[in-house]
Amino acid sequence: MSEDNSPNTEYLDFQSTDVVALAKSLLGYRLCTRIGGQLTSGVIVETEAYRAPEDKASHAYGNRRTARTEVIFKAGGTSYIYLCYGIHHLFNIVSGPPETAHAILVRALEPDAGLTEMRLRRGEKISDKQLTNGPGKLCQALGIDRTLNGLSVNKSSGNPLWVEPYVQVPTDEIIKSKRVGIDYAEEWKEKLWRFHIHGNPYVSVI
DNA sequence: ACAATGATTGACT
DNA sequence: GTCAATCATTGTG
Repeated sequence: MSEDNSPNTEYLDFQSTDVVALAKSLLGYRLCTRIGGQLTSGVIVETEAYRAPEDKASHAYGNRRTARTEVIFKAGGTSYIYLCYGIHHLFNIVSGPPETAHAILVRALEPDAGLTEMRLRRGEKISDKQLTNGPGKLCQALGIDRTLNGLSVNKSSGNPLWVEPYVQVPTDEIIKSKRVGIDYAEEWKEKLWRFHIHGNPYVSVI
């Protein structure tokens, strides 16, 4: 993060029903894991909002309940982690009150702590930028997989994965754009529900 | 039981 | 720019 950003101490209310505003607010928060005693963390620089039941891009479109989507209906602040393309884990934070199937996909981080551990997981020769500049990459770097699905991301829960306030991102540095990789979502693919920090080198795609 | 597919990535032309 | 990897999940029979 740029050094002129001021600290942030405000915990987000993931029970809020405005998942789009939450996705925007989540920029500048820090995502952390402690696995095998090793702390790894990164600052969230890119997010997307998914708002079932009406959002055709959401796995829970039409309030579809399956074994996979069930955690999306849990209370805001629960982790939703799934496997994409048979290879990559993707990390989301469930939002809204119970039975409201909203979620925020975390798409990119700026590496913060545990870069050495991240390289053990991602590869020794991976550059800082390539460590966490994508939703699958950041999960690999932080050791996030399905064993962490359905957990509270509140720091006080004591879970091995959590989100905490870190820096404030000025509103005028936040870019909104169309979500990535949802060509099947018809009119919903036009929604400007992706948010990233302007000029941040760790964003997945510009 | 089976076939299609995906909120991606890395390798390659 | 193109394309294959690789498998849990899903819908269908």
